[in-house]
This record gives sequence, structure tokens and C-alpha cells, in this order.
Amino acid sequence: MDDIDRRILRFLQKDGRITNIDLSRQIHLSPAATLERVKKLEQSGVIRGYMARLDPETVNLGLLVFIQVTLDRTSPDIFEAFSKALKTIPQVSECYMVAGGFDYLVKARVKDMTAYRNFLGKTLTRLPGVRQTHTYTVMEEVKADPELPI
Amino acid sequence: MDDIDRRILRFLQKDGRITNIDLSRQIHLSPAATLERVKKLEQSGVIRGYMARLDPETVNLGLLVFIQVTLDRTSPDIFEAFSKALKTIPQVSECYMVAGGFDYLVKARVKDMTAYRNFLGKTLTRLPGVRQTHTYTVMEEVKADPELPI
DNA sequence: GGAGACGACGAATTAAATTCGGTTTATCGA
DNA sequence: TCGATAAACCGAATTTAATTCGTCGTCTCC
Repeated sequence: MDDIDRRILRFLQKDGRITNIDLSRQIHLSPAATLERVKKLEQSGVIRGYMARLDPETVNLGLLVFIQVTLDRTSPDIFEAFSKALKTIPQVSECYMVAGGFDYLVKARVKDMTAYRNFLGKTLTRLPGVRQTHTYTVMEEVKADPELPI
Repeated sequence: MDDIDRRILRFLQKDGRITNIDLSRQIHLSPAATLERVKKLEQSGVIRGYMARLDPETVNLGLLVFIQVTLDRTSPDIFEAFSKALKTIPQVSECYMVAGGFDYLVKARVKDMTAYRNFLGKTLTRLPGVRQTHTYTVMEEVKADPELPI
């Protein structure tokens, strides 16, 4: 992984559908050599994949919330049960086990507050082991940039 | 926006570099008609763009942290000043103003705990208006799926 | 029932991805 | 320092995909 690779990654993060020819021009390499590097980055796992980024508003997911979740510590496999159940919930975009005060931090997207009340009561608090939740409603997205700083 | 569009969005979220021909086969439409729909989704802003998803570990960003930030409420434009300063920090991938207990929730990626200590002391706590921070270190990624549930 | 608009289709054209043989460049040991 | 080896790069040829365009069918609204 050298500077040219990092430059490739920067461009591919900014525009995942840049043509190989345009990319090769940007990094001052032939199309063949550029393609070879990109394939290697894909096969080595540095590039996990490509995706379209959608506007949440236009697909009826205008409300973003973070939920702190604390579990009952009654059983050692309660974490396992909670994790497994959570993975299948479509509204949950991210979930992390964290150190420092509570157990899990959950990021979820729903249509509106009504949908969230429903989600919280009918789905989240009914997951195995959930003792307590605390909701943080996002009022403003100050920054939401999925690109990694290479 | 009909079912065909939603189907297109699902495939493009899963693989942003799927060829138009393959996509057209998946949705049972001609390549020309498929391309026309994708272009419309792009121009209308439903599709914001395309990106390569990278593996944070392999690019030396193995530590993920969330930081709760509380600001001094001394001046009305302190929020503005904080927001503006924060946007330019590369380690910060996301930042939200939230309701419920504190002011901002910041998501940041760094190499390791040493880098984080440095980031916290030298950068984050020196931003305008920062009164208090609380760090949550991510121990495990239970789910991290950037696809929206269409 | 008819006019207009929209969406879809298929063929033709343009452009890009991919392959391959040969050449240069970098690395490493003698 | 020199030579051997491997890795990376290049340009041309080929395969494949994107894009354009003329036409047809279908839906909507008079």
C-alpha cells in the first residue's frame, strides 16, 4: 500500500463509479496498471465493496435516533442473544458494544416520531435482556461523511 | 417512485458498481429503460452518489469512538462556532446535535488509543465552547450496515 | 374515442473494461 | 557494483458495457 494506492482509494471513496480511464488520468498511470491496482485492493479486502448512497428523507427515513441500551447482567449469554436478535432489525443501521456507562449504542432510522415510538415499544424494548434504554433524537446533522480520512 | 425504483435502489445499495445490463436483468427491464430510471434517481437526488467502502483496519483506523460533547451556553453563536470548526476535522466521521442530556454526539475514527488521547486533548477539547466530553470506546461492532431499508 | 405524454423496447453507435505480450523499473543477493 | 528475478507498467487489440435514437405500446384526460 503506497501513495498511489491511497490516492486511488481517495478517488474511489469520493466517486465509486468513476471510470477506470478517468481514474487512471487522475493518478497519472495507464488504465491497465490502474485496473490492476484496484483489483488488488478489492481482493485484499481494503475495498469492501461499492454502494449507492441514498437520501434518507426521500425514502421516508427522515428521523435519526441514537439509543443507549443497558442489558440485564443475569446471564452470560444475554449479550449473545441481544446481538443476534438486533442484527435482523432493518431500522437498526448500526449497533456497537461500548465501554463507559452503558452496554450498547444503537443507531436507527425511522420515518417520524410516531414510527419511533412504535419501534421502541414494539421492537427494541422487547429484545432479549433489555433492561433500560435512553433515546437521543438527532435534531441536526452537523457532519455525516462516510469517507475515511486516507 | 414505484416498486421498480425501490428494487433498483436495493441493488445499487448492495453493489454500486453493478453494470446496467446486470441490473436490468435483475429488475426485468431493458437496459435502456433501466438506465433512464437510474439517471432520474440520480438527478432527483434520491441517489446522492456512489462510494467505495473501505476496511478501517487496513487503513490504520482501527479504533472507533463516540464522544458526547456539552457546550458552554454563554453565547448564542457558540453552537455555530463549534459546528463550523468540527466539520473540518478529518477524524470526525459524523457529528449530530441531539436532544436529551447533552449537546452533540461525535463519531470519530483513529489508529489506536494513543492517537485518541492525542486527538481528544489536542483537538476536540480545544474546539470553541467545549465544556465537557464523555468518551465511549467501541469494543465490538455488532452491526454496521450503511444500507437503508427500502 | 382520440390526442398527448410517458415509458419501454431494440438496434446502432460510442465508450469503457479487460486481456496480453513485451518492456521498464525496482529489489536483493552475490 | 553487478546481474538475476520479480513486480509493475505500458500500448494495442479485443470484449463488453453505456448511451443514443427512432419507434411502438399504454395510460390518462379530455
